[in-house]
Amino acid sequence: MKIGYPCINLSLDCKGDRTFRLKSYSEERLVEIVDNNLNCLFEILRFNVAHNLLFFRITSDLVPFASHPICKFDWQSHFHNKFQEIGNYIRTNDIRISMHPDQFTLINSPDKGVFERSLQELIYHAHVLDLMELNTSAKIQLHIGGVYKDKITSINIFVERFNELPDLVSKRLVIENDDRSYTLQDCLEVSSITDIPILLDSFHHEVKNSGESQAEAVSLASSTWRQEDGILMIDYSYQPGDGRRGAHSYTMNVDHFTQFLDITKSYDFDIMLEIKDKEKSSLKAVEAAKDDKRFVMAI
DNA sequence: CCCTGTCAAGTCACG
DNA sequence: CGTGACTTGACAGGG
Repeated sequence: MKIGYPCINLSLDCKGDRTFRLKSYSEERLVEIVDNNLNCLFEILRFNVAHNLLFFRITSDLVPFASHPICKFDWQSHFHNKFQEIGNYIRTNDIRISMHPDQFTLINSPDKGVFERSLQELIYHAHVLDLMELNTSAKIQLHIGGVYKDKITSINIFVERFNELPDLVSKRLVIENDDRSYTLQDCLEVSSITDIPILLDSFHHEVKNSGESQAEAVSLASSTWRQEDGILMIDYSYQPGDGRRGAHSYTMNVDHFTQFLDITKSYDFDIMLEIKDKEKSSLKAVEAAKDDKRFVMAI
């Protein structure tokens, strides 16, 4: 079990998700920003290793406009050495990596144009992980997508489109249950046809489920991960009673987290804290988990 | 320098 | 049919 947080670190004076406006696009600008973002990513990873945080989600903003037609620049070659250096560090320290394309990435849209743009976006994500020479335990997590008024058809389209994906994408893709449309059961149905592993979002599962307990959900999702996929990934967050539905909590409820670890103690997984204060809560989680026999410390 | 409207992309709920 | 939420900050242009 490794513990982590997504995309940004609030303690460091360094932002790895800087971007700029499409209107001000230029190659010089792109190079400047990507250079900054890669340096900062490396700095965050070093911070994480120093704090026993060995699970991290790399921001989709690492290379702004990478999948946009405006981008003709060969950033893969230009930053090859830097990606190698970071990849080396990740492999040496055995850091688990995920990426999560944003809500515009939908492979089951009836609109072929939406699918085509999403495909380009997924290829960009796969290139980032490939450039770092990470194995297929580094994952790209995606929701099944829209319902478009007909869930069965939409699931079928997802499966068809998945089967069309190039290998560099499909070998890394995992699906995640969401809190409005596609539950764990829906994901299991898709997984049974496609063998896609299921990333469990424990909070979404709490909001929308088919009666499975958290422990049962962990067990079901866990069984969809093959040897080459690594162990189950979990996105964890906790909603205090008064917050708006679906909103992530601001800070860690250590009791709730400890309880979650306890009820899932017969399963191993890597767990990402989707909590607004990011690494601060992750450090509390590490503190709470350090005596757990599943917990993996930095070398 | 400071203020603030706006930002690549999609879907869905709501009025 | 149009707008805001999702997530949120910060870019960038105007004063």
